[in-house]
Amino acid sequence: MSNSAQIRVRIAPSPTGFFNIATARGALYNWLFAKQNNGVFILRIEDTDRERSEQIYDQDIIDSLTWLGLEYAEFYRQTERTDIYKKHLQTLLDSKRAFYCPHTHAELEHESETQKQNKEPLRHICSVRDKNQTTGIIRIKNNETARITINDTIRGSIEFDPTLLGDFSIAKSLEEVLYNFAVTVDDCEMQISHVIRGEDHISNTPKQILIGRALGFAEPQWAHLPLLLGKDRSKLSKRHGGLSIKEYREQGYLREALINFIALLGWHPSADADGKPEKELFTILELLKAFSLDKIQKSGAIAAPEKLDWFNREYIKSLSTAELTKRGLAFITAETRKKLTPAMLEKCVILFRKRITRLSELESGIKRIVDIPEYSKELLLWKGKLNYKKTSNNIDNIIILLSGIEQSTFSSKSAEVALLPLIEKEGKGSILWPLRAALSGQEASAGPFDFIDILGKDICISRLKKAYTILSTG
RNA sequence: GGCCCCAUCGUCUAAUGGCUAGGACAGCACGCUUUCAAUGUGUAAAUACGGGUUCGAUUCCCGUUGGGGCCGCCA
Repeated sequence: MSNSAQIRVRIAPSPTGFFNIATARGALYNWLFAKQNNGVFILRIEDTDRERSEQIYDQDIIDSLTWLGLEYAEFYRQTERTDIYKKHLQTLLDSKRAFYCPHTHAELEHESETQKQNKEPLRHICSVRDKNQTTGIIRIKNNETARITINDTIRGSIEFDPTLLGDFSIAKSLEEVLYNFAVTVDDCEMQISHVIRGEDHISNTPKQILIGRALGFAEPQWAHLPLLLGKDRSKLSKRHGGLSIKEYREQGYLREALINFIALLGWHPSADADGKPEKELFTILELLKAFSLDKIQKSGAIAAPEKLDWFNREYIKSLSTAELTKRGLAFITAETRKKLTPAMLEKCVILFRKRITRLSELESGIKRIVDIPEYSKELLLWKGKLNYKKTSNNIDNIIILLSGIEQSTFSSKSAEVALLPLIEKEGKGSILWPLRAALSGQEASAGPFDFIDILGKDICISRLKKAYTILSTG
């Protein structure tokens, strides 16, 4: 493969908010495309707007990408490239393809007000574009009249009338370039072969093509992804809240689940020719095999959290006990951790593997096992059918039977064996309900044998005795 | 307002002219069951509308409607 044919793609987030799933999806698609083609995936932080850019967001981009496992081969920050932009800006100024526009905010505002009233396109065709001004912002002298055609991998060709753009701005000064200019220069300098980005940039593309032409750059291949939408179907943004990778991570969503979820938001492989049920679960390796740009959707997709929850449950269930423990530990407080032996922790992890949606639920789940709340004696009655005396008798019998088990062999298995005759005599509900209620102190909980397994003989007996007391006093 | 993009169940989507429009999630019902969960089975649910083209349109064309994006000295 010759050097010029190398696939080079990038994501270009701006550090003005936490890295969200829309950007993450763009990163995933770019990363997959690069990997598949032996190409290079680049991270370029677009921080030209110094007012709104913040250090924590800059760091969050890096952290999120790393956590997701989407490693990048090259890294750039636009504020560190001022000299490069300056050089190209000077070229345009020298060749009179750009000029200084001295018009004030107020003048520009008035102009667009008038255009709005006259139902004209909003644009600024500068009256002094040929007057060699030396102050103001820098604009492209847009003389293009022929329609601009964007060749888009996902959408086919899209046409624009360049005269509608007017003399659009490209820099506030020689040192402060604006988005469209910085993007165009960078994409060329970094030899980006494919620009794969959100659909919200379609309208920017003719501007970038015009800047590129003025500079004599080669045009990259365009591919505009459908937008990720909030519940209200508008473009995902901060006001939709809670959709940053950071937050998902903190809630205990697995990277595997997140990757799988976002991959399927706007992309889907063809139906299986064998008529097998369609596949929904994809590891990143499987995505690498199946992904292709031409199966990308054209319409926007709502990122519904229910599906993500399902993916997360699936991936949690698929994790080994050791791995789940390792990842889960970060979500368990030191205080709760202190109440658990390693063996108890492992049993809890096994129990909750099938019961939690997010890792963060581990803490409250374990607490409901190791801590027992205050409860009233009615709780111990199975569906209210049994009377207190009978229930009390049953609990007493349970205590006797469980006490008879050797400490060393005490387990759900041995307990089950020991209780079997009693269960057969009294009925499952009459024994298991009060047993479970006594061990959990809760209306709804995991099964009694789960408690027995995790808590061990001493705690179980003491909880049962307490239940007995509650029944006979209260 | 101008320009541009888009349109299959509630949501993500499959089917690119041809079987009763398929799957997944969510929902509902039932089974299992001491509760909760897990699980099994079943069920409801969509081609926005109107014209064409065609023997035949979810699929192709036109229009309407609807949704979205951009129009910044933000990215």
